[in-house]
Amino acid sequence: MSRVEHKKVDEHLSKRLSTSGFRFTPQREHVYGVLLGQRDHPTAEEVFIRAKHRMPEISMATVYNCLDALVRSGVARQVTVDRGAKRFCPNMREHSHFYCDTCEKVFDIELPDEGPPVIPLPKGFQAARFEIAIHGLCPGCGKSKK
Amino acid sequence: MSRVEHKKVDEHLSKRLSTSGFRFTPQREHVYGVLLGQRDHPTAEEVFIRAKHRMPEISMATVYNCLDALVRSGVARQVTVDRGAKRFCPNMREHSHFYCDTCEKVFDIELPDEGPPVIPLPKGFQAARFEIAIHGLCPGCGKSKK
DNA sequence: AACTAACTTAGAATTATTCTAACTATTGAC
DNA sequence: GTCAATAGTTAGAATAATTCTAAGTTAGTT
Repeated sequence: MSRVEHKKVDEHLSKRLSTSGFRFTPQREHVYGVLLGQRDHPTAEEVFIRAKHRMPEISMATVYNCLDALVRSGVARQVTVDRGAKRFCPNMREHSHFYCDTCEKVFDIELPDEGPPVIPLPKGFQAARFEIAIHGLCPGCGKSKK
Repeated sequence: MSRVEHKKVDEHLSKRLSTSGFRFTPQREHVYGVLLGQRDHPTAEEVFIRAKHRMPEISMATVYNCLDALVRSGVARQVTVDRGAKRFCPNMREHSHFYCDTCEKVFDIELPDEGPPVIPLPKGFQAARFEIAIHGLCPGCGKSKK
């Protein structure tokens, strides 16, 4: 990331944090940088390990705190896989997730242009957000299983 | 449930278990009965508490074992909510789940007749199953918040 | 009947996450 | 600018959910 891009990201993050009542701190900046740096849906622990490289004194509790602040500020989302720890993802565009049942990797799947499919809800229900999870075989694992 | 219905359910369960390589045991029968008896998406612990009423010696490990066997045999499914324990559901028809962000209850939402919406996958991905989660306010909580 | 594998049990262990208490940094009132 | 109030960070303890372990039980097989 260039210096200019970096500054832009920081400004965006700072604005999002403060409008949700959070402060912009070096730890939050760094944790967000970790998410942006490798978009492979890391767990909190993986984020912790990566964050330690450039910030060795950071604690697990802070990583959880930062991830929570990022999610609540709307710059990251949390994706829950059937089994195991929650994973984090800085892609805020509407998208769904593909979980490979073999290698357990998570992939972003962009939704078609017409947006998310509409599911009719019974009277009285008010939907705020959707999550679509698709399970199956990813290209790599599908090939080797042929 | 009448005696005849009960027998039918047992036969169905027994067949499903054995085709997946599991035995039909009193504990599994009972845990399945608990799921059918109150379709409110209980957690493993809630199932444990309910199961104890008629089978006080059953252990938590057995409840987990039974739920796992039921899920693997295709007579129940596991639904994962953002936070907290997994929940179990004996409704095997294609349906999605609505999570109320306020009262945290889970509701089954039937899919439209045309089936689940189609999401185009990039080349190489093979989908096995979908899960659609909808978050928002349920009728009860939506009313009180007006 | 004897053997094997699956099942159940209690309790220990593990994993993921949250809480606690002490300390530090930032913000706003004066 | 100083000071109190609040938010954030830290290490480590605590909790919650789940899985594992070892020993005993049961069911199906030879």
